[in-house]
Amino acid sequence: MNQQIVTRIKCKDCPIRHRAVCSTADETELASMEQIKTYTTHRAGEPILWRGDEIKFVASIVDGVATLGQTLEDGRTQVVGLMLPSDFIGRPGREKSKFDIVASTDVTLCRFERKPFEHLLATTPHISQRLVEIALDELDAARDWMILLGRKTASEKIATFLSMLIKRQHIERIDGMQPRLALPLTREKIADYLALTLETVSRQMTALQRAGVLEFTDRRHFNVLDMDALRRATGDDEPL
Amino acid sequence: MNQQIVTRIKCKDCPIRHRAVCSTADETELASMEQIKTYTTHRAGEPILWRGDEIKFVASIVDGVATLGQTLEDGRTQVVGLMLPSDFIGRPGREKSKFDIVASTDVTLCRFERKPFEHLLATTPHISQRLVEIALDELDAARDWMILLGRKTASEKIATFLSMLIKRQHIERIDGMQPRLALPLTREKIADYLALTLETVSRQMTALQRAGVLEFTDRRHFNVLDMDALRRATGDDEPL
DNA sequence: CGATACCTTGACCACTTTCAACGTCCGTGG
DNA sequence: CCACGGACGTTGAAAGTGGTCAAGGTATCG
Repeated sequence: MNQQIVTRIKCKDCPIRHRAVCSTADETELASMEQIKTYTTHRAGEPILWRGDEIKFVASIVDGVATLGQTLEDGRTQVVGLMLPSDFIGRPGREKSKFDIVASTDVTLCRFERKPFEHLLATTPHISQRLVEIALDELDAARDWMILLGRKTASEKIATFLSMLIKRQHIERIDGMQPRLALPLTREKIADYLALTLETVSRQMTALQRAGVLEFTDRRHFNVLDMDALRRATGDDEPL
Repeated sequence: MNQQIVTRIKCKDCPIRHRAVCSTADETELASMEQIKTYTTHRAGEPILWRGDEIKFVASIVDGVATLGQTLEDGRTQVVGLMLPSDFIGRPGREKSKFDIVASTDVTLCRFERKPFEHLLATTPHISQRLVEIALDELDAARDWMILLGRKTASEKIATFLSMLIKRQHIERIDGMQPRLALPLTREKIADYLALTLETVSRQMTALQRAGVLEFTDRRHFNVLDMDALRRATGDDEPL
C-alpha cells in the first residue's frame, strides 16, 4: 500500500476543516478526533483500497483526487465516484470494501482507524449526523450520474464532466478572467468515469476546443472561453 | 395526487415490519410511530411526488412498486431507482424532491408527515441508525447500477434486471419448481430503467426466450427455465 | 365491439467503439 | 545534455450495437 505518514497538521489549520466529516464538530469533539487521526499520502496511481479488502480505516481526502471503481469479470471498468478534497472514504459498519479506491493524483488523507472512529460516531451525534448528510449527498450525486451514463451523448457527457469539475472545485470567474482548470484524470480514467472510450473522450474535447468553448494550454490544463456554451452543452435544464 | 386513506393496519401485523425503517424500533418506539402514521394508496401510473415538489411526507412502501425518475430538458428520461416493499421514500432534512416518484403498480404507502417524522428521528436513535443503513445500502445499489448503465450490453442489462427482480422479491426455487415472476413495469419503464429503448427490451426478452432461458406465459409473467444461464448472462462475476 | 395502451418485428441508420498508426511529453540514464 | 523508452494522447477508417422509424399484432376496459 506504500503509504507514508507525514507530519501532523492541526485540525484548526486544515484546509477541509469546514467541509469534511468534522465540519460540525465543536472544539472538544475536534480534540478527540485530533487524537486518533493520522495523515497518510499516496502517490498518483497507487491503490488505496481494493475491492474485497478488509476496511481497516476511514478517511477524509485532504488533498488530491481518488477514484472509486468497479470491474466486470472480463475487465470492463466503471468509475462510480470521484473523490475530491473533503470527501469521505470508507464505510463505518462494513467489513469489506465493495469498490477499488485508487489515487488518481498524489493524495493526502486524514485517516482514522475504523474501530476508534466507530466509537467516536456512537458517542458524537454531531459527527454521525454529518455522515448521514454526506451519504445522502453522495446518493443524490450517484443518481445524477445515472442519467448521464444512461441518456447523455458523448459530447454532453464531456461538457457535464467539465462543468462538474468547475463546480466542485469552487472555481469562480473573477472579473472577466476565464476559469482555468486542471484535469485530475487521464483520458482513460475520464473515459471510465463517463462510460466512453479514451478515443471518444479525446475527440469530444478536441471538438469543444474547435467550437471555441475551451482552449487547452497543455493536455492537462485548459481555459474555459465560453462558460454559457459549456453549460448549454451539458443537456441539463439548469446550471449544474 | 388522488390518494386514498385506507384502514389502518397494526404495525405488528405489517408485512414489512421487520425490513423497513421501523425494523429496529422497539415496542415503545413502534407505538409512537403508529400514532403518526397513515396508510395511503396510489393507483398504477399515478405520480406520488414530482421533482421540485415540496416534500411534505416520507413513507415506506408496504405493497406495490414505484419508480424514482429524472428527466432531461428535451424529454429523455432515466429511472434511477426501483422502490419495492420496505423501501423508503423521501428525504428528511430536504425541502424539495430531486426526483419524480411514480406508482408503477398500485402502491400502498405507510406515510409520515415530514415534520413529526423528523422529530421522531431526532429523539429515536434506533430509527435514525436504521435510516443511515438504508441510505448506505441505496448508495451501494446506485453504484452497482452505474456499471450496468455504463458498461453492460443490452442483453446483460436485461439479464441483470430479471436476476435483480428475482433476488429482491426473495423468490426461491422450491423443489425443482421454476421461479415464476411478474414484471412490475411496462417495457417502456424497463427501458427507462436500463437506458435502452422499449424495442430493444422487447427484442432481448424474446432472445432470452428463444435461447430457452425463460418462457413467457403472458407479457407480464414468465418462468425461469435456466437460472444458471440467466446468471451467466448478467456479465457479473458473482451471483447477483 | 371499438378504442387505447402495450408489445413485437423488420429495415435502415447513426453514434460510439474498435483497430491501427502516429505524435507528444517527460523522466531516466548514458 | 541528449537520447531513449514508456506512458499518454490524437486522428483516421471500418465495424457493430443499439436507436429510429414504421407497420402490424394483442390485450384490456369501457
